[in-house]
Amino acid sequence: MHGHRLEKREQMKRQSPRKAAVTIRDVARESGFAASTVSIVLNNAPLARYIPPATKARIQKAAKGLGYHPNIFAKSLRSKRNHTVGVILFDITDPYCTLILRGIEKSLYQESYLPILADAHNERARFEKYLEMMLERRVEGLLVLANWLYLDINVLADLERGKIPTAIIGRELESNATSSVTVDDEGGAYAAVAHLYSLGHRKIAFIRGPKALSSSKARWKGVQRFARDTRLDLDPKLAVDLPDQVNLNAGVDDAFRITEELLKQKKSFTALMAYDDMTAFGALRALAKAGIKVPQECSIIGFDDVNPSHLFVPSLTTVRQPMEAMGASAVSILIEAISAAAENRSGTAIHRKLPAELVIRETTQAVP
Amino acid sequence: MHGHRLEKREQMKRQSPRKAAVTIRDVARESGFAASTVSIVLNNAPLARYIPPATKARIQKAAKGLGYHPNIFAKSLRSKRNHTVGVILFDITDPYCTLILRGIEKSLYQESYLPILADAHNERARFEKYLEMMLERRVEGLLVLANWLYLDINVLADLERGKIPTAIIGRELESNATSSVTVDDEGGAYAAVAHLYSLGHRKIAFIRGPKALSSSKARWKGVQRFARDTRLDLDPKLAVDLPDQVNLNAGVDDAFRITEELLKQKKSFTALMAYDDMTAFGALRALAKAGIKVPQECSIIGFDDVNPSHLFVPSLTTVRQPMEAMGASAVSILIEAISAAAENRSGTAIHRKLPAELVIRETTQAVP
DNA sequence: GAATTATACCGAATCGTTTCAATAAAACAA
DNA sequence: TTGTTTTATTGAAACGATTCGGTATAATTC
Repeated sequence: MHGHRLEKREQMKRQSPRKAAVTIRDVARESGFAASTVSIVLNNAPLARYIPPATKARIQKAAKGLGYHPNIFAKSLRSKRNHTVGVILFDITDPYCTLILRGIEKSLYQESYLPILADAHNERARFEKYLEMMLERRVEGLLVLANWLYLDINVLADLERGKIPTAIIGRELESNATSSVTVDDEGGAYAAVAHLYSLGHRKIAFIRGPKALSSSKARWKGVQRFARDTRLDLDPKLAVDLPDQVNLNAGVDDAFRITEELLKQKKSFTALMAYDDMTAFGALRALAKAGIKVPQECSIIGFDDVNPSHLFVPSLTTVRQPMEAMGASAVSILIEAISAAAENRSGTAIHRKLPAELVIRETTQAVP
Repeated sequence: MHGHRLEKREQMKRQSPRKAAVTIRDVARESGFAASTVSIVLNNAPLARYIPPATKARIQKAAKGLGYHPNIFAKSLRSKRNHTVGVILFDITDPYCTLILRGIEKSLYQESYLPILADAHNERARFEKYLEMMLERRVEGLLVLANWLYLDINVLADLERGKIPTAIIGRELESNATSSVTVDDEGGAYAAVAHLYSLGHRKIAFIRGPKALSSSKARWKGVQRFARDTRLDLDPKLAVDLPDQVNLNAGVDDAFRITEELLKQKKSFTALMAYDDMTAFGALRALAKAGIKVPQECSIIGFDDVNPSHLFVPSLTTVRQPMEAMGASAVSILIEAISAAAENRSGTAIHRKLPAELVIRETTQAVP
């Protein structure tokens, strides 16, 4: 007779003959209890403490038997929660993002959250559209990976408009209202020059990052601080800025060009400190083309320790950003903010600055 | 007086003083029409053809004025659609994934779909958990990026259990029921050896992929076919397999070790064809350590053209997989399958095999 | 001028949950 | 015994949209 009833039902909703999803009421009928009871048991709600084990068991068996999966839309509609966070990044092609993403994913997984991914392609319009989409989907929180972010102050405004828990990775916003996780750029750069200095290098060339990037300033500040501390002479002719631009690979090409010019002007240097690993790759290529041996004739140090850096021959000495940890840290901040918001406590913004770590590999060597 | 009413309302729902989301009923009240009318207008439903422009305008103005965003949960609850697809990959750390992800994202964006990202870390349990989570969220479709996928036949079963539109990238399932997008591994490998051959190389070493990977077989088949076609002699002593393993970077290390052994056994070769770019990187390092100049003394060719390959010095000659195109292709298949499912047509599985492209760079050179 | 049709809008039901107030029986206290 | 508390379960009201069947006008046709 079961088959019979099913048939009838099938007939009634002729318009959609797809497998009719099993609802909580099906479980209720099957187990002989009311839908509300089923809900209470299955969610282990407070009221469940009054429900005797026997009942619980029967309901659970029925649910499993029917292959019941609660409809998440209905669930979210009531509870206003969906265990989803939005992750907006600015260029997934950037290897820097990858490891952070890994860190984010790992932590999110532990909390049973799932990320919705959006790649802004470094375009303001795309960012806004995605932000809009995320808000419409009512993600519970937002993670923004803003390393190569040229779009400036207004993005901030956009972000805060949402009034949704948010953490930014790789940059600190001017208004401190939004939590952030950054790396200690200044300290990292300080350690990098210090390393070169300790190897005997005194004539050091610098390829600084684009002016528009806050990390450029911070890293240069680290260099200057070291110079002051040790009376190292910084030759302004040997310090060049990468142009502001949006394309990642263009950065490598720019570094290549800049290094060639640096070589051409006959200002000699025994070491080169690049803004980041990508920049270092470009420089490496220029030096190779000029027939200058790394590290024998010129040392090179990068920043970030992106994935390919250790693969290079010679492998790149660099300053590592703890990217997985940064991702994890951002998630922990976000989850905390989310539960604060859920309980109507208003958590204050948190700003974490993680230490960078010098990774000595093959591209740096003592000056002969 | 507006402020007054707001105040009162705020008071009533004291329990949640957060910004009360504006609902369709608010728009209805504000515009003076019924909620149903508002819905019809805002969605431009069929019935909207009877609604005079003046009314439409008033409703739209009210909606905009209040900053109305439809609640997506309520919407999905009725329509059973949520414009979300799940993307499961097996190691986001793999640069191979990155570009495919970019391709996926681009296409999805155009269709106003958003991806939920899951990284299985090459673990079966994680994959299953994520699959479960995706199904519970009722994603409309599933994209599986299965390049480095060791988990075999059973995953297939899992996937088909879901009865949800699915496309697999990077591997074809034995049962043809699930759509797939792959690259022409055999043709690519053929082109790669052909390139080496045309440069005069006759003693070629091969580092083949792990036996468990289907692409390993296909690529080797391409090599064999070329060998038959041209009577090139393949020395079995010069063909080694990478061990089956799960860790990506371990692959590089294995390649390094294997290359060293290859060199040690004094079987001379003038070119080396690596299973993929990562393998080539490992080999490159081994050759450098042995003091063998690339490409002057030994040519190297990889496969994939992952992101760092063109950055290397010397830059890597390789066979490019059209990764963005593969992502895009998978999305188009998936979207089609989704709308087929929505209209209850049963689309058949599609299998696309995209051509690989030889990219000649600096690591290959004519034999002296 | 009556009958028909097109136009403009609305009320109520529905999607599948959760939650809260209500109830009834059982256990306990006086 | 009566009254109170605890235990066990439920019906109904949300949550915020969509949609279908209706109704009330206005315009058209005969």
